[in-house]
Amino acid sequence: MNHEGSSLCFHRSMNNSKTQEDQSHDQHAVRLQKLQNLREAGVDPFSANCLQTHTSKQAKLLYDELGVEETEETVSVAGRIVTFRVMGKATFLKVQDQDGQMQVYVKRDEIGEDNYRVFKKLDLGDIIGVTGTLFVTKTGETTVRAQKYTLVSKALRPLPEKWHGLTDNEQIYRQRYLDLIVNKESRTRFQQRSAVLREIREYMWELDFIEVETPMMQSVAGGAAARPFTTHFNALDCDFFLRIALELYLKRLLVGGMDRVFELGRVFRNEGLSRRHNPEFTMLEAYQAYSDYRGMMDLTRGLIQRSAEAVLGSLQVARHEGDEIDLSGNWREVAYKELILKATNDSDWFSRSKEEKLAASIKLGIEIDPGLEDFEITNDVFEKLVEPTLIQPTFVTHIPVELCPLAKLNPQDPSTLDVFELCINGQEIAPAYSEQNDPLLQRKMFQDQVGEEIQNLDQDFLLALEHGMPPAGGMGLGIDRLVIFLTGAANIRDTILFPSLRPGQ
RNA sequence: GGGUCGGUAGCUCAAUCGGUAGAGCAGGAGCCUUUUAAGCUCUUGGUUCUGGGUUCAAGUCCCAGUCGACCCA
Repeated sequence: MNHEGSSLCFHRSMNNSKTQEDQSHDQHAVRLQKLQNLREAGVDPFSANCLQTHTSKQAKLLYDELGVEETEETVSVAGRIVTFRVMGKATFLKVQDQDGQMQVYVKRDEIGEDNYRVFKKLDLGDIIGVTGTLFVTKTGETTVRAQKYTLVSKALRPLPEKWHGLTDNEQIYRQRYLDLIVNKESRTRFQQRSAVLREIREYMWELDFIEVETPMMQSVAGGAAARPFTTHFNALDCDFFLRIALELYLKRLLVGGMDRVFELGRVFRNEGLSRRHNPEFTMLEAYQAYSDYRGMMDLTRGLIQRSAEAVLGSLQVARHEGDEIDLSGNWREVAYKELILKATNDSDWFSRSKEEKLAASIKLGIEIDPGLEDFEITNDVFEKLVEPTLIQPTFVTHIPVELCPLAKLNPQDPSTLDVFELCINGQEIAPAYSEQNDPLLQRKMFQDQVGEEIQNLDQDFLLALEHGMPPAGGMGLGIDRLVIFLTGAANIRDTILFPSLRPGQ
């Protein structure tokens, strides 16, 4: 970059601004002034002339491969200035790109006196491109010896503090870009999330599943028990809902002969926010014809093991709370009823009246809404006393028929379903079913569930089923929760780039 | 929705019992040609989240609101 003849003018105007009013405390104003000075000096602060031949990682690799003291050929790296140490007539700085950081050494005698004077006015946060040879400093750090540099984006706002980073939750979520610039753990976590998504897709593709996309806006939001978000479709002048599950459309595709399908996408549930809930979250759903819930066990285990290997290089996962989760081998399998009997320490639990269950629950130390149905009381016991203890991966099988209207009944015990709920890290992460394909029984189970609210019945789905759906295994995997435990995050919001927040200001 | 805690300089944090609101980083002016949170000298910077109230005096106490965190539903 040629900054010849610019420096005198640059210098003077900075001084002028000081005599008028001392704005040295206002970093935005200082940087706006610098921007203006650059333009007056003929320097484009948003130059499009940026060449990147190597990322920071590639440049370091190249230097190691060449094995010379200093390379003859030059590389061009680019990134945001994150440290800037001026030592008189030489400066060390680091630029950060997606792969990491690269140190740059800029010497007055190498880039010229005038260029150097302009260069010294750069700020932390500015984005530059640098071209030069590679050498290693006496402290052993691979460094670009700059022959020239180009300012490609002037930053008008200061970066957060370099040592502590950004710690204010609210700012981390609202200004995620700042968090990503200064907090390496955060950057890593989102790279890991991306790696999980990539592995899942590759795994599914290898097994001949095809990826599809189904409507996010639906006139009947079905496939789960959850309150949907409502929106209005102007052209049709009617209300639509954001989907709460992928299930009913993917099963239509089974009817259509797509025997192995999956979708990886956002679903929306109009419920509260918590450490483990964000109203929009990412689900994988997969359906495989001529399989069943047992087939889904292998699929689910394979998916999670492969994701862990890819992200952590290990099947031993460190937990936020301290101990470790072991994902290796086959996973524990245990029936829902068995877990309940153990948790309540009552072998007659399922034959007790609702009143007796309520009384027993209080003794077990859990608060239960007395308005709940019988099976809901039992499920409360499960959620509060059993689920949190299921740290190691566990397939909880044969849940009661009332809890899900979309699965096949177990032939031996028709009060239960041929399903599992995979629990890891104390939370439910993936349910899977032998999918119900009897259209008449399906209609009845839906009707029992929706009761009077007949408009919530997806008639079009039921019509599809009447054309015949192959027997199938289906599975849903909560990606956010998977990422929580693979990355050891404390909170779902740390695994979602822009979590739902109340609008600010 | 309920409870608890929090919001102080651009960022990270102090501020005793209610008595002049401070530091580090960042910023500004300088010195410094291999630094690693570079160093050294000098230095700017505050609607203490908002609005009321109590008081001679409020960052601090009280009330309301707002945003967030945690726990519970």
